[in-house]
Amino acid sequence: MPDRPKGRGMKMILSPVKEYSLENDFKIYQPERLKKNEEMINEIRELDPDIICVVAYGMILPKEILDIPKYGAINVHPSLLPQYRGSSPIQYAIINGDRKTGVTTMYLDTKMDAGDIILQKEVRIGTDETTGELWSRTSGIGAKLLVETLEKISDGTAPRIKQGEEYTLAPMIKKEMSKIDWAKQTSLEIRNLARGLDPIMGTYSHLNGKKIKIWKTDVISVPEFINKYAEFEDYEYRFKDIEPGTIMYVDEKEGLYVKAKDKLVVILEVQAENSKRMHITDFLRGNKVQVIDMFE
RNA sequence: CGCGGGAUGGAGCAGUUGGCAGCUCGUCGGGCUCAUAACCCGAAGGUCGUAGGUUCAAGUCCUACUCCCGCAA
Repeated sequence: MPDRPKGRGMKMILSPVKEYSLENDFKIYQPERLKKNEEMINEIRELDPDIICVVAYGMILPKEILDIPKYGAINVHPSLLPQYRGSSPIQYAIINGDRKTGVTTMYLDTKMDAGDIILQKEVRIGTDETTGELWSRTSGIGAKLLVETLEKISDGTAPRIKQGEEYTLAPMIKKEMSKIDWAKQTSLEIRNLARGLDPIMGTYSHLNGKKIKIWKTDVISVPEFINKYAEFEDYEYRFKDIEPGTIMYVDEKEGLYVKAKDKLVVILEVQAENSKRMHITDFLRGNKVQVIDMFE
């Protein structure tokens, strides 16, 4: 992949792979495009590779290239294919509240993540695990699985399983997905969304006209809430009439209790505009937040 | 040269037209209490990011630099 200007100030940042390659004197090619790029394709032919491995490339390799290596071209994908084809399988697994996902090695094909499966390994998802955490776990597991796959291919014992017609997609995460809709999303959905978008973009909502990112939350049911804060006993019957997004209780130690569609969301970690992530306790020290204030 | 915000005791913030550096919380000591994270009294802790400049006087104005963050890609 070509280097691209990136980040604040649009500086050129080298990818870790490139840095490592430079340090170790590996050869690097970063063609703008591969399709119909005869020069590049010939270059690869010259190398006469036994196999081509692709990791996190994000583009589809043209057939002329896939046909070059003796044993084919393979890829590592962090999902249990044919589930979650596409660029964001980890995020979707967490956003959807899945309890398990996995890593798959597969042969490349001319369609996105549709090639034959070689090996798969299941990975359990922790109930509090974030995309960042699962990402680093699956990349370690994926690396091992890739090595195992290569060994099996070289001794001829690698399976080759066709993917069926049934599959699900995990396309790029769009900005709009990160906004919380208190009226439409359940507490659990909000919690999973926050986990699933951590650390790539986080979820956000507006409080008193300011954009607040919500990084970490928990869910508490109405009965549990009333049990914890007895003064709300009389409110139980009209809980359903309270508008979603309303702050029900401000507990500097425990968090900010906000009514969602069904239950309550407990906000535990936030990030204000131009500020960094902080625990709700820290946030509440410097920001006046009252019951009745509303997220929208 | 993409746009913008910020740096002030351990934490989060305030600081008006330049004039003794404040607030909430935490920490430490003491008191009240059967008891407490509650309440009362008291204390410690800051070269206000760095380096220069303007001024009788700079957290506050000017210049450069460092670091952090939001948006946009």
